[in-house]
Amino acid sequence: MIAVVADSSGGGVLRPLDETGHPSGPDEHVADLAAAMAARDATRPRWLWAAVDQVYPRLLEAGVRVHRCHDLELAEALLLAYDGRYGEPRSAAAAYARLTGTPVPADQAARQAQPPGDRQGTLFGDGPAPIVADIPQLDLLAAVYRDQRTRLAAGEHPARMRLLIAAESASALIAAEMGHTGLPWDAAAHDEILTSLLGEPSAVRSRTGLTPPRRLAELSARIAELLDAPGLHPDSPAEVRKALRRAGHDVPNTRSWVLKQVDHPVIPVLLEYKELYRIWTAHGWSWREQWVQQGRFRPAYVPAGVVSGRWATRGGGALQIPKAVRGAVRAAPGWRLVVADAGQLEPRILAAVSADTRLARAAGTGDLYAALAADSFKGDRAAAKLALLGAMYGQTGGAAAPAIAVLRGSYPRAWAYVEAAARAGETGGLVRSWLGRTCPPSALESSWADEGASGRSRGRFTRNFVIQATAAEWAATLLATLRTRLWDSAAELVFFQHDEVIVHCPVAEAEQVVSALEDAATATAEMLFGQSPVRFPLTIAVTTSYAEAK
DNA sequence: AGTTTCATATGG
DNA sequence: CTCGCCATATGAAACT
Repeated sequence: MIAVVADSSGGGVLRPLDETGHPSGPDEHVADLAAAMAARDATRPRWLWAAVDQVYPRLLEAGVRVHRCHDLELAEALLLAYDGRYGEPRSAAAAYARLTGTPVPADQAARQAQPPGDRQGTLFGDGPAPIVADIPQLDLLAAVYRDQRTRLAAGEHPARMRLLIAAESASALIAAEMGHTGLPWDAAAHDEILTSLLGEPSAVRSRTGLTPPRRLAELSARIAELLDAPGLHPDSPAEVRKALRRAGHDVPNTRSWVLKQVDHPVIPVLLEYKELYRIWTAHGWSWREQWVQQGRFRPAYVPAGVVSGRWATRGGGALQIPKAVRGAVRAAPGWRLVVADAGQLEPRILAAVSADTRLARAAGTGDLYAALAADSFKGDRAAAKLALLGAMYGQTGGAAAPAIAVLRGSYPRAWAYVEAAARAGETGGLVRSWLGRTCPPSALESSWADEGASGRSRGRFTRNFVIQATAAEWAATLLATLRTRLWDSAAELVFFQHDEVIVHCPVAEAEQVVSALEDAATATAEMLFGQSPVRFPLTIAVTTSYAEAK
């Protein structure tokens, strides 16, 4: 392990540490930190630093990648949460301050307040010093690391927490790399899609912005005509609702599924308008102008940005790319997109963590829902799926209720697992994922009057947390494993969305990438769950366009 | 005029 | 009495 701090002129100091966090050699001052790190990374040390998002983007710009790291800040967040101290400052400096009983420096409190992903550049180059100024920075990093090591060992499953921290740190490297690399985005293909859906873009700029393309304008006029409401704005729910009421249809809101139940000639037109309007505003020409440069879409990924440990993104709506525009994601000439999707991930996770023998047997097949249906639902696959989703989300009523009752009777251990998580939440307790991510405590803001309702809502949250958070760490481990296996190839990880990953690679490497994915999935299941009968099959497509996957 | 909330869409 | 999880992003509407 090598602890690293940078100075403001591109150099820095390296300090070799043994695995316990004590110096194993002299400090080394280097003038070109990126080059020095690149050279030393050949032996695959674990780099110890305050936070990936402070340091790594600058290294990537210098063309340097590293194999492994320990991100003190992400680890601190996990360890604090584990002790039920979710909201406390998690920077390395704050951790050091807690450790030594000194106050957290003001600039660190400020960093804490910044949204993640918006605070790079404080370790290299300008900006405030990232860590306490009056003690040598490497001492601080090492001290916090040693403390984290002790706290980690005190937990119930140290090996699992160690894996979680490693996977989380790797996720942070990957997120930075992915943001740097970008998702191949073909502007011409995007144009073709938009034009075929929306018609020619309007060249006219009104005071309020761009006027709608031809097809939207036509639909808008047609809607106004059918509702006998000249000048109506179809994107204003209030106006639409008023016009429908005049036409004899009183709807509570204008959501698609509500409108679908109304019998009026304007409805299909309105629904089409809503769909196209959405694409125009969220992923149309203006969006591309803002987010796509040199043929790549570069959103900012925020690993563990969601309480469950899923990634979030800041800007560009990267995790909500509509299916209709995915044809714009195209491989470079001579390259392919390898699109892999972990099907039925969450129910498989439930089978693995609960060790419900019967559910695990179903999860040992390629189609868990079908196996479940054959086993207990008289062949009704849809009912089996509803039952599992209902159980994982805490649904109690509705059409799924009978199916949930069947699940409860036939798969008692799986049922008990999510029920225990729900009870813990309802009674104010904390729950943990398989590897040890702990849910945040409840906000404690509810009044006595809605205590019951908020308790049940809290129960649904914790019930789902144990599954969703474990699924997220499965995916993070897969990603980290895959990255290692692809290290020496030209392949680039270009997209990740909860249970789906896209690799961009030369045609000649596609087969190797497919194998790497399959190996990584197998290894991941083994690392998390050991010898479990549960399988985690990937659906893998080698294509030139994201739209062709699925 | 700027900021916050609401309504509605997208994704898993 | 009600009752399905986690998100981001847009424009309209409401608010300061």
